[in-house]
Amino acid sequence: MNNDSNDRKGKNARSNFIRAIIEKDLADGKNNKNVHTRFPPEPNGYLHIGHAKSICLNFGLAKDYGGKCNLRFDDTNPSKEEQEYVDSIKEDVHWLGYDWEDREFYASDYFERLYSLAEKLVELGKAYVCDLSAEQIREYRGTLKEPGRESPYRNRSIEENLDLFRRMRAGEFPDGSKVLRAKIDMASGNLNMRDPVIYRIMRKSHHRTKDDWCIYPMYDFAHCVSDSIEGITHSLCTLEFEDHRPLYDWFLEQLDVHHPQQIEFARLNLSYTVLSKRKLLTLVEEGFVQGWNDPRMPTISGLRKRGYPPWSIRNFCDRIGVAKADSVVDVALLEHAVRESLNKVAQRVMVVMDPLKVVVENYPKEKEEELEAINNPEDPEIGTRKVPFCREIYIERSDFLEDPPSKFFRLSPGKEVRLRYAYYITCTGVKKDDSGRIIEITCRYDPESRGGTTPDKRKVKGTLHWVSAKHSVPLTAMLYDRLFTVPSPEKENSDFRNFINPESLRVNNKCMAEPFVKNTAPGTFLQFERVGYFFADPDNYSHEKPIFNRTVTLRDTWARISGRGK
RNA sequence: UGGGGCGUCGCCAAGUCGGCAAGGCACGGGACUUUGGAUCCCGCAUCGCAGGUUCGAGUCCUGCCGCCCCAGCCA
Repeated sequence: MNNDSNDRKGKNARSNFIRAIIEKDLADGKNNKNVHTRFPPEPNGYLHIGHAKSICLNFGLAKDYGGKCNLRFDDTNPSKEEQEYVDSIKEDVHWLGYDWEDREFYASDYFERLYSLAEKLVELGKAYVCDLSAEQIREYRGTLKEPGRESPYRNRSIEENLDLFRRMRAGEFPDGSKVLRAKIDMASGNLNMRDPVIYRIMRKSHHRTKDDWCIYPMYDFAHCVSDSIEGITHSLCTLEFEDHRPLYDWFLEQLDVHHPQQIEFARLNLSYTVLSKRKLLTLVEEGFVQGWNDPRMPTISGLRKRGYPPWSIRNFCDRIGVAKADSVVDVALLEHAVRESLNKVAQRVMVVMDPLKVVVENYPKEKEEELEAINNPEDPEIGTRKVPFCREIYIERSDFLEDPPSKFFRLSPGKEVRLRYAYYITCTGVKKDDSGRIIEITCRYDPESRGGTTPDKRKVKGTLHWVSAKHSVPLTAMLYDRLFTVPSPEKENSDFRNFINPESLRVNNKCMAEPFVKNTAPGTFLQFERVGYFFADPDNYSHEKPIFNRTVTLRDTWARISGRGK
């Protein structure tokens, strides 16, 4: 399924400060009136909803302004990066609906170029080889409030630096024994400008360049140069890189090459979830979830398995906006986005989650009939289906109350309700077991009400979903809920693990569904009427053992009203 | 007086040259309804604080207050 119908149009996109900058640049004729962005993940983990914000922003901006967006892996640290992550990232970006065409790049593609530009820096007298140890560099760097001291190696001659740097590349020195540093200003208030390291010696096989290199460039140097090489015009990144912008600009200025504009925006935070790679890893490694793609995870793969279609995530990213203020988006907005995105396209089906048998006394014992049901009231185009009805059916246990509160307009003794697409029934009796638990109820139906309306046009308040006992098919529903019990698990003063919702997953294998569900293929979005949106698990679903993941419940006004009494 | 940012409704977020506070989510009310779903109406802020400039300031100036980021040979 690839429905884009309820995507917002680019031209209606909300305005934000980045669009304002781009529009001004376009008006000024800057960059030859081109817009070229990039999404630059480090292949050291799985993508999550926060990355989706960046992906939608970068690819969305390129699309809206007739430009291009590259996919570039920032793979400059082989000790953390792996091919597995490259593969999952590509899959996720594609799945989200974006295409980088032939522009799949890697910072490692530029290692040779990066190296020669580093030599150029040395030749310019703007970089030097430093023999200080990591600890010493830290000491020399000074503190937030005190300036640093210059390295004793800072004034080596250009010739010596060049020779040393070449020998670093040649593998003449052990790991960590030397680094190449930019020569800027050890007294800068910005620590990033205190002679930052730009190359380190690291004998580590790289997932793409294998053992070609024993020195690797640092982010600050590699990123701006990569942007420059690719002709990026607007380099978008998150707020924590604001301090790095002077360095970004410094390198490109010294090198005298194409100079993209770095623009920072606030990263996404979502209530009731965590988005830091480290915490997400903890959840996986300590078994709180079953993997990176567990439907409770805010990862792209988790959301996909949960049943969030790609357009629902784009929809969400459109709604949250882009700004510079730190903020926490209410997860209710994500839930709203997926409901809205699924409402118009999800096939409706009746599934009883907690079956309660109903015997329709006056319905002939052997009779069966098929009633017509609408597949989606929001879209008549997709037609109708037949639903079997007979004397014994199941309704939702929660739809019957022996002693109902005033506003309860579902079934209770003596009350009449409508069985969706079927008949009106009135409750005539209740059977209980020895413990007092209701095991069956009896009703009478009105033959005149076939299909759900009567000649006398009388109103019934409640409409219940139901399934024919004889024809129903069992299925398992994975009832997922928020992973955390508090809005900001990361801001609590005790460990975030203490706030994991013990009921974030409940497995319900007592569900009974109408026969139509047998036609479902893995990866299908359905709405279980009056219950929620469900997704046929793409990995574990089979016709023998149908498993559905609850994506999100329907809005439940009754729960709100009845909950108020508590 | 380290440096860099941010502060508009419960949560996000628009607010061009200062001219008289968009929208969404959430929430409350109502209409409609064979999903107490959807849809549709209605309601819901004086802009961190204090001064100043001005006929007029969220938008300009001054001074406070609060929050976030930075001391990886991570990105």
